[in-house]
Amino acid sequence: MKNKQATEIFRKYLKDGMNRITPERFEVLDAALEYNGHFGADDLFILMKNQKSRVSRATVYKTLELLAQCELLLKRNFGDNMTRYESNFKKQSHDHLICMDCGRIVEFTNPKVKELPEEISKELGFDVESYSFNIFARCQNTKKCKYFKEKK
Amino acid sequence: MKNKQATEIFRKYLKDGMNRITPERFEVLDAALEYNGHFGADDLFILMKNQKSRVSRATVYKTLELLAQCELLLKRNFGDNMTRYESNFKKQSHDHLICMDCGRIVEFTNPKVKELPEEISKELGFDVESYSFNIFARCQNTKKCKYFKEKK
DNA sequence: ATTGCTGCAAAACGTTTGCACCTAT
DNA sequence: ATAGGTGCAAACGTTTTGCAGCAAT
Repeated sequence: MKNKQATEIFRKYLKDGMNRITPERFEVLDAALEYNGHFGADDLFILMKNQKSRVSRATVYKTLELLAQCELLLKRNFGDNMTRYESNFKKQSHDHLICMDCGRIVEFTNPKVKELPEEISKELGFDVESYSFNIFARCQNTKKCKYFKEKK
Repeated sequence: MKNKQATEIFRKYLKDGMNRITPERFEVLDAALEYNGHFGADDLFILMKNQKSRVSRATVYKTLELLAQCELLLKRNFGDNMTRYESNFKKQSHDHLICMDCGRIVEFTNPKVKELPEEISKELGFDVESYSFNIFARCQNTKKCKYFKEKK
């Protein structure tokens, strides 16, 4: 187990929800926390497979869902119709700017953004659950950008 | 043609981009503008099919993309891995609150939200292209809500 | 005449499901 | 012993693509 504290949180979450404690689940937890940045469920499955893990695709998908439910991971959607996850363990909350020229995902925090979901939901008579705020933008020096990719 | 002004905008956009002017494309435009609310490409295809249109699924998908490019429609993503569209013709810009209990999509406008993408992008050294701001919330009187659906 | 657009069906893609077997409780 | 989790492959829903024929330029 790579991360004792996260492992403990997950174990407690599983126990409280009458879910079973299995080695596969902790294998997924470890791989997910180790992953640097945002990843799709399949990305993680492939990575684990390459590292000779024998955990199945179905288990990876289901476990990531559990990890998002207990907030060790966050679920993200960047408008390309696939679910991405990122570690939420000991991380401050943030939003994303997605560069449409080079594909970079830049994280930022802005105090004004954080207040708004609560404020607006209250106004409309709802209880906030979560929100997503994505900015789609372009880097000015397109050709110089190290991530620059020619559009197809 | 149901909407002369939108038709003209689309015609001009097609011409300027060396795209051909075809009846199918205007059929999709009409159906899309007539659609009340947010719809998936397939929703529109099925609707048109039921109304005895003979436009193909492929054409619907491709035309909606064109209509989003010329900003007669807006592309939306509400975190369920499917692209939705809505009319942007003569509509003020707005954001969305998605109710996780009943599925309603509530539109709202907030002046503070509108300034932020520009402001934040500039700070990070990018040019804004667009943004998406979705609030996921719950209606308080779940059982009473007319849209209430038991979770599966 | 050319080239882009169309309809159709097939493929692609990320994701979920059904099932027989296995394992944590 | 039991119910819940697992791996596998097949199914799913949305979207894209390849291609032969068609129609706008």
